[in-house]
Amino acid sequence: MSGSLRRTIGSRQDTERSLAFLLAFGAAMQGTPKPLRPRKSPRQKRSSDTRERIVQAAARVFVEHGYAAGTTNRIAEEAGLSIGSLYQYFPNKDALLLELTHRHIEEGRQVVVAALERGLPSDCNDRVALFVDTALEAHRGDSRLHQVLFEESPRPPALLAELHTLQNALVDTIAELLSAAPDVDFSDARLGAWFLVSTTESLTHRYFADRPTSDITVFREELITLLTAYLRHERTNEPTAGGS
Amino acid sequence: MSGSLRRTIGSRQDTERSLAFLLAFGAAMQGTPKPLRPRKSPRQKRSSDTRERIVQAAARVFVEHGYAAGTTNRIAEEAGLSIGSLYQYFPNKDALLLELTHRHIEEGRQVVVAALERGLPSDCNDRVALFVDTALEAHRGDSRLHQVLFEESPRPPALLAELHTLQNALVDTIAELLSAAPDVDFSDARLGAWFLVSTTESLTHRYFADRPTSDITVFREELITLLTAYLRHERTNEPTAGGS
Amino acid sequence: MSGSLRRTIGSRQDTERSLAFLLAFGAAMQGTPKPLRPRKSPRQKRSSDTRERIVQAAARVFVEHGYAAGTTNRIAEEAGLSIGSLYQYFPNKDALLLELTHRHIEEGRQVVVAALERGLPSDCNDRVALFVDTALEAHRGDSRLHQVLFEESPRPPALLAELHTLQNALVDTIAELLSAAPDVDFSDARLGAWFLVSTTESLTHRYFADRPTSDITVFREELITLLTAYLRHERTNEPTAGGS
Amino acid sequence: MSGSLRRTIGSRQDTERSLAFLLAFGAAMQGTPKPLRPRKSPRQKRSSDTRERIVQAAARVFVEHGYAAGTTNRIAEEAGLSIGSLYQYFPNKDALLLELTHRHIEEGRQVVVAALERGLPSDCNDRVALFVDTALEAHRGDSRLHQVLFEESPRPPALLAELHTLQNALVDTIAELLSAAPDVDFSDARLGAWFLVSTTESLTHRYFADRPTSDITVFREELITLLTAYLRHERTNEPTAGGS
DNA sequence: CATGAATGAGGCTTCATTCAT
DNA sequence: CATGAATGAAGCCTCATTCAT
Repeated sequence: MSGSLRRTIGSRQDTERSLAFLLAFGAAMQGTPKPLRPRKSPRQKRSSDTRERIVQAAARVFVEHGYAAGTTNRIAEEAGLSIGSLYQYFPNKDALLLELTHRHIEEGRQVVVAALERGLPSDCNDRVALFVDTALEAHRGDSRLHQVLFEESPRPPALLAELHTLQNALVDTIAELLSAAPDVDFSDARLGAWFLVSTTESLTHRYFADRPTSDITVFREELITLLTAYLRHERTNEPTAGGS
Repeated sequence: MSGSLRRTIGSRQDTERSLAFLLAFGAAMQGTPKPLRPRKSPRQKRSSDTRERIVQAAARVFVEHGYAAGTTNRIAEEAGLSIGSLYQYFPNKDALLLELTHRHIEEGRQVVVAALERGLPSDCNDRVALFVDTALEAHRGDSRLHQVLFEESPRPPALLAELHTLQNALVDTIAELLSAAPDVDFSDARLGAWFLVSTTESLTHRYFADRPTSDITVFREELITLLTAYLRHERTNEPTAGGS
Repeated sequence: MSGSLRRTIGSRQDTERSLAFLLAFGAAMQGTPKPLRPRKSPRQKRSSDTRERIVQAAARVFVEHGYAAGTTNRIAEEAGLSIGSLYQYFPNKDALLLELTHRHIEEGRQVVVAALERGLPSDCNDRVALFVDTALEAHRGDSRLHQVLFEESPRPPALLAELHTLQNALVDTIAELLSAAPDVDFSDARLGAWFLVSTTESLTHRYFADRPTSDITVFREELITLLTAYLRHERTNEPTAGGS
Repeated sequence: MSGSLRRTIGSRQDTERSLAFLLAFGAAMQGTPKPLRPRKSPRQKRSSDTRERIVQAAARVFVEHGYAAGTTNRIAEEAGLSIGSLYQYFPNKDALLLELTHRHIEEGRQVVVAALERGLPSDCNDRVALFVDTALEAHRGDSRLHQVLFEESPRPPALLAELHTLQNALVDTIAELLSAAPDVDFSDARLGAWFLVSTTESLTHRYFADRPTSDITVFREELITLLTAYLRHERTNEPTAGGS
C-alpha cells in the first residue's frame, strides 16, 4: 500500500467534518483482511451491558435534543441509571461523544467490509455504484446523529487528529485506485480522489437533510451519474477564462 | 417563473444548512433589489460604529471559539465594551447570530450582483465558471464563520423559514436556466439544479476547510470540470445495477 | 348551595390580595377534606427535609428582605445550601413563592378545621368570635410574610385563579349563613359577607402590623364588637345625604 | 390640640401601608388653617415644567408596569426626555417614589381641605359620611398607584418614619373627636379611632380592587352603616367567651 | 459498583446610575 | 442643562461533575 497518510490537509480544524461515515471505507479497504475486531459476536464482550445502554441512550438523546441540550443527566435518565453510574463508565461528556463517533465510523466500516466480502467489482461504474451505495447505507442509520457528532458538537483535538488520519487514508486509497485505473486520466489523482469522496459524502449527507426527491433510487442514480461523468470526462489542460 | 418542481423539498430541518452564501445568487438573479434587511439604518450620530465593533467582535469570537463557547461576555470584551453596552445594541445572543447571518447572505448577494452587472454570460461553460467564482468569492471571507452560523448554531424558526425561501429561489432559478438550455437534457431539472447548487456549495466550503490543494485555481478548474461534465453527460434511463 | 350573589365580584386583579388566611375558612366550612396540594409527597428517603429547609429559609429571607431583595442566592445561603441544590428542589423563584402561599393557606385551613371539629356554635356572637379567633390564629404566624406573599410579590395567573375560587367559596359560605340567620337582615347577603370577611381580614392583618394595643384580647373584643354591631344593626333603606 | 403623635405604633415596619390617603385627613384636620401651600395656583411654581413631566410619567409608568418593571429608562422615555436629564431632577429612583408618595398624600389633603371649607358637620352621621366620602374621593384617583406606592415598593426608612407620624396624627385627631362626642362611649378612644380609620381605609381600598358591587353608592351606604353601627353600639365590658 | 444529593463556576440578561460631549 | 452611550454589579438559572452513603 503506497502513499497513505500524507498530511496534505490544511490547518483548518474542521476538514473532516462530515466524512466520518466514509472514513470507514478507507479504513476497510486498506485493511480488509485486518478487521479491527474479529467481527463475530454482534455484541462485543469488551463492554458491559451497562456501558452499552449508556451509549445507546446518549445516541438517542443527542438525536432528539442536540448536543447542547443533551445533558448528561438526561442521558443517564434515558439509560435508566443514575448520573453517578454514568460517570463510572465515562469520565466526561466528551468521552461519550468520542465513543459515539468511533462507533459511527466502525458501523460504516462494517458496511464496507460486508460489501467487500462480496468482492470489489472490476468495472468502474460498478465500483462507483458500490461507493455510493455504501455512503447511502452508512448515512441511512442516523443522519441527525451524524450532524450532531460532526457539525454541532465541539470536538476535542484528539478526535480531530484521528479523523484527519482516517480521512487521509481514505483519500489516498481512492487515489491509488484511480491511478491504477486504465480508463481515467487524472493529472492529480489525489485531488480527484478528494473530489470523489467529498462529493459523495456531502451530497449523501445533504440528501437525507433536504430530501430533494422522495425517491432515494432517483437520487442514487443521479449521484452515480455525476460521479461517473466526472471520472469519464476527457481532460484538457486549458484553464477556463476568468477565475478568482 | 416556469416549470420546476418547486417545493418538492421535504420538511427536514436542515436543508439550508450550508447553502447560505449561494442563496444570494438566487435572490440576485431573480432581480431582487430589495435588500433582506433595512440596510442597517444609519442610526444616530456615528456612535453606531460601536454596533459595528460588536458585530466584528462577535464574528471573531464565534470563529475562534464556536457558538457555545462564544459567550456574550467574551464578545463584549473582544469589542472593548462592557457587557451592558453590548446589550444596548443587541437584545440577546441570537440577535447577534441573526445579524451575522444576514450580513453573510447580503455579502454573498453583493458578490453576485457585482458579477451580474457585468452581464450573464451566454456560454454554458462561462456560466458555470461564473457560478463557481461567485461561490469561491463568497466563501473566501470566512468559512469557519459560515460553519458556526449554518451548522453549529441553533437557528430560530424565523431564520429557518427565510433561508428556505432563499434556497428555493436559488434552486428554482437554476432549474429554469437548465430547462431553457438547449444543450443539456434533464429529466428532472429541479433535481439537477439541486445537485449543481449542493455540489458547488459543499465543495467550495470544504475546499477552504481542507485545502486539498494549495492552488485555488487548480481547485476552481477541477470543480468547473466536475460541474461541466455533469451538465454535458449524455443521459440514459437505464438504472444502474445494485442499489440500496 | 343556596342564594347569594355569587360571582358578583369584578374582574379586578387584586381581589384576593389579603384574604389568604381566611380563604381556608371557606374551604374548610364547605367540608373540603381535599387538600390544596398533594400533601407534600413523602419523596424519597428523608433527604426531603432539605426541601423543608429551603422553604423555611425562603420564608425567613422574604420576611426580612421582601420579595425583590429576597434573592435565590440569599435563600440558598440561608438554607446552608448551594444555589444548585436549591434549584434541584424548586424550578424557579416563583415556585418557592407558590409553595409558601399554599402552605400559608393550608395552615389557615388547618386552624379552621381544628376549630370546626369542636362544632360550629349556634349563637351568632359565638360564631363571630370563632371567626375572629380563627383569623387571629391564622395571622399570628407571620403577618410580614403574608404581606410579601399577597401584596408585594407578583402572583402568577394560576395562583390568582386559585385564590379567586377560594375567596368566592368563603364569601358564599358566609353569605349563606347570613341568609339563614333569623336575627340579621341583609338586603344583599353577599355584600354583607364581603364586608365581614374583608373587615376581619384587614383589621387582623393590620393589628399585627400596627399593634394599636399591646393586649391582643382587647383588640379581639373590639373587633367582635365591630362585627356584631354591624350584624345587629337595624337597617333602613334611606340613603345618607351627600355621597360621591 | 391635645395628645398627638404618640408613638403607640409597634415596631412592625409596614403599619402605614395603605393609610396614605387618609393620612391627609389627619394632616388637614389638624392644620386646617395651615395649609402646606397657599393652595392657589394649580401648578406650583416650585417645580419646573420638566420636573412635573417626570413625576407624571413616573406615575403612569408605575401604574402600568408596577414598581419592579417601572424602570427609570421607561420613565424618562414616557416623560419624553433622556435618562440623563431625569437624573438631573431626581437623584435616584427612590426620590421619585418619595415625591409620588408625598403628592399622593397632598392630593388627599386637598380633598379634605376642600371638604372642610364647607364646614365640619355637627351631626355624627354626617361626619362619618364625610369621612367615607373623603376616603372614596381620595382613592378614586388611582387605586393602582396607591398599591404600587404602599404595597409593592420598598419604602426607605425616612418615608416610613414620615408616614408613621402622619398616621398617628390622624388617629389622634379622630380620637379627640370621639372623646368630645357626647353620643359615643369608648373606653379607649384611640383604639376606637384606629378601628374607624383602619376599617375605612382598608375597605375603601379593597372596594376598588374587588368591586364587590358595581354600584359605588351601595358600597358607600354599607360602609357608613358599618361605621355608624360601630360608633352607636352600646358597650358592655363583659369579655366574649373563648379568645385566643 | 450504584445512587442521587450537592456543588459552584459560569452563562445570559437587566437596570440603576455615571459621564463625556 | 440635555443627551444617551457606557458601565458593571447583581440576579436568575443550568449543567458537568463530585462525593458521601
